[in-house]
Amino acid sequence: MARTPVQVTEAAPTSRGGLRREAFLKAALEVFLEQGYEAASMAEIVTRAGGSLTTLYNQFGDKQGLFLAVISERVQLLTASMFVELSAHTPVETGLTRIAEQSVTKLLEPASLELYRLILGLGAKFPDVATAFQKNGPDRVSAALAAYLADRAEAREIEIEDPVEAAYLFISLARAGLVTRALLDPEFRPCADDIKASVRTCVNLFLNGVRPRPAT
Amino acid sequence: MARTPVQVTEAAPTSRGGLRREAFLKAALEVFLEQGYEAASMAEIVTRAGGSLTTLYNQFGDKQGLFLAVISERVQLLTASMFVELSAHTPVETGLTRIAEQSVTKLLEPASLELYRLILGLGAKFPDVATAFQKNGPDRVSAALAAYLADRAEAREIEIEDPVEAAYLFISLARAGLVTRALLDPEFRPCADDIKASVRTCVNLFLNGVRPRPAT
DNA sequence: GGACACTTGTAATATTCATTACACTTAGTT
DNA sequence: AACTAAGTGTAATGAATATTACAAGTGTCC
Repeated sequence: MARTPVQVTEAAPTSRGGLRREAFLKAALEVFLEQGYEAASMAEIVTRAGGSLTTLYNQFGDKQGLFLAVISERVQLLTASMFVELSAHTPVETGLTRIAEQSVTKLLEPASLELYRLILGLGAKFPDVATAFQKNGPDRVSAALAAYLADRAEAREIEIEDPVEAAYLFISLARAGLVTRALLDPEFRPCADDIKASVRTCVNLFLNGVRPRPAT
Repeated sequence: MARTPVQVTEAAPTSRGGLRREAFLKAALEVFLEQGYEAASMAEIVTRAGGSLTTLYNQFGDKQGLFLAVISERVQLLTASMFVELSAHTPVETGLTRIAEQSVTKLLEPASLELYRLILGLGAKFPDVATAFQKNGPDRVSAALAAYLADRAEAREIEIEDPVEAAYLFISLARAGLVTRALLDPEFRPCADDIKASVRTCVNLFLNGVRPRPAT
């Protein structure tokens, strides 16, 4: 009956069921990311995880249940890791750079990127997964950045009308370049320095624009 | 033997085979967009298109052949429609607004958006499709914009170091906000005015940044 | 009008896969 | 040690589905 013990802190499980469950989730993630939802086979997952098909069904109900369990767990981890705390007094270049590097770096890790691809591709079939990602990831990062930008505007470091909109734009700008390209071009694997360079350009553009300004 | 007559201009075909082929492509597009590649069924496509399974196989070989035929045709159309010619003397606000509105509007049409979703989702399985999209769509738009920006820089309307990078950033910025949100949130269907507003914000940000500037 | 190529409808074929049944073994608890 | 709940391995079951075969129809061109 898939008795999932309520376990608030997802510590390393050591019970038999817990171990099995972990192995299943790990193998399922692999297979779903490699082959996509439809093409993934339950038998293949069991082959990689060890254990038996029966147990797999007992623990997760059916294929969709397994998929949702795997994906929501990973979305949780990914969105949490994209987040970064910004203390209000951090200078604006530093804050923007930090938040952009963190979120872009995480999203570009191969496992994250393929997860993101899966979420995007199945947005029509599993809208809840897509929405959960949006709410817990991008939206939370955006909200934190908005608060920070509002503070920086108070300090006269920047001039913006709508901090929420500005935050969303900056995040989009930072993410769009590398991540979109990586999704479309399998050869494109930016390294840490590429990310730093891209973020620097974005921060600079966001702050200064391209219009000539008189020397200060 | 799938005798595809070489027909440079894809005018309305009137031959028997041509008509059948058109109906197949139309139905296949529908089904692939609705259900995805794996879940789409050849039988369902024939049911919608009329005609017979045998003819479908004669014309396209197999499922993958049909898929590639449909998708590359639509990618062609979509990427062509995203493009916009910019004459060099157009003022920079106008040029940026025009190119962004065109490409974002096209990409947000439901059929285009689902096509884009399909391309992204299958990027790992059909990398050539993804690459073709990138090369014929975003890259070409980017290149045209880069040339235009270089010209505007000559005219001292803007100051940029690398027109290609600047163009890519602007396009990413313009596209990312609405398109990414639309991919993740099925409820989110921006109207023409939303697009105009978003583009205006992007153009403004791209040109001016958020840093305070002394009154001119 | 007749030949020929293409098309049609239907029914195999053969494979894959989710899901379940069953008989048996094992781990953890008292 | 015995009991119980869960796990294992294997093999049904049943449904989809891609793909092919075949017999007969139909439009087109001479």
